[in-house]
Amino acid sequence: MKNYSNFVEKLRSAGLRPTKQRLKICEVLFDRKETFHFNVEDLKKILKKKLETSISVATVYNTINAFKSKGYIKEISLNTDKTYFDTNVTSHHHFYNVTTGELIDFHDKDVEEIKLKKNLPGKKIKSIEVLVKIANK
Amino acid sequence: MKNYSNFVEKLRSAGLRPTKQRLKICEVLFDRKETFHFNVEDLKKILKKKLETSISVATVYNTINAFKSKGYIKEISLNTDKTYFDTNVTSHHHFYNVTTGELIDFHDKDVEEIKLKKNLPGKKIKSIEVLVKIANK
DNA sequence: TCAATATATTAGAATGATTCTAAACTATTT
DNA sequence: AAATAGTTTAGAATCATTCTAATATATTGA
Repeated sequence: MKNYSNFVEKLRSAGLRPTKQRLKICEVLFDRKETFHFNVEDLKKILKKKLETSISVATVYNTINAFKSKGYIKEISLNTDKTYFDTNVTSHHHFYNVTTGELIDFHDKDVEEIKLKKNLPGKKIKSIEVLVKIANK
Repeated sequence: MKNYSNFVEKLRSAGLRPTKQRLKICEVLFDRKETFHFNVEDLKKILKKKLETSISVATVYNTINAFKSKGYIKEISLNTDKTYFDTNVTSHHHFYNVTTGELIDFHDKDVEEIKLKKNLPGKKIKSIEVLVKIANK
């Protein structure tokens, strides 16, 4: 039964009950070597292929939102019609290929440190993210 | 009649006919000292206040899209339900206050140059934008 | 200036992503 | 195993945005 027990553990530790649906979604999102970028439509398609029975739209959204608020995934700030998520929750940056819609991670180590010369009194910085838009030549 | 003639000029040079609606929207967007951040809902509200007759939703969207494709405004990459635009079309960055939803510009000169150590062969860089999420202390 | 043509505006319908609802179900606790 | 708390579901509702096709306005060129 795969590494379901890891996922059970993971869900429990975040106060989420390990249900069939959540475990299935965990498997799609986290049982991979590479970071996974997706939107809800992608995810629904993959789940449909993997499963006999399908998971309702509402559940997919509920689950994704739960995972997001527990910090298992994060939303990517991109201006597209659909919301994109990333299974890489560490502080990192993106290349967005405007020609193909492809999204590629890059990490703090791939950029020289970003030093702000402007600072805002009374505020605290939550995150600094760089979006590099690229196009095919 | 204000600086309508500037706007007429501006529209014409981009191949857009200077119509009543477009001029009115120009006035709201560009007749100001500071950069203006807005979404379509904001814009509709402002127009409603300023005008006797109101402009239809479709026209507001058409106009905004025309302005965007002519480079008069640009879309901001933020993950919110609505699409945000900025009258500052130069390359610049944003602070987004997650507590208040407020958006603040900052410029290239307010950050030390962003040097990418990773490069992608066969691609060209269209833009590099930094989004700094902040919160009230 | 006037008719012909090209482009814009409009109200309302259509679309599509996301959230809500309330009923049925499943997991946990006692 | 009964009671309670949390989940899932189908389908309805919502809300931003786009489409449609009819009407109106702007531009062109005789």
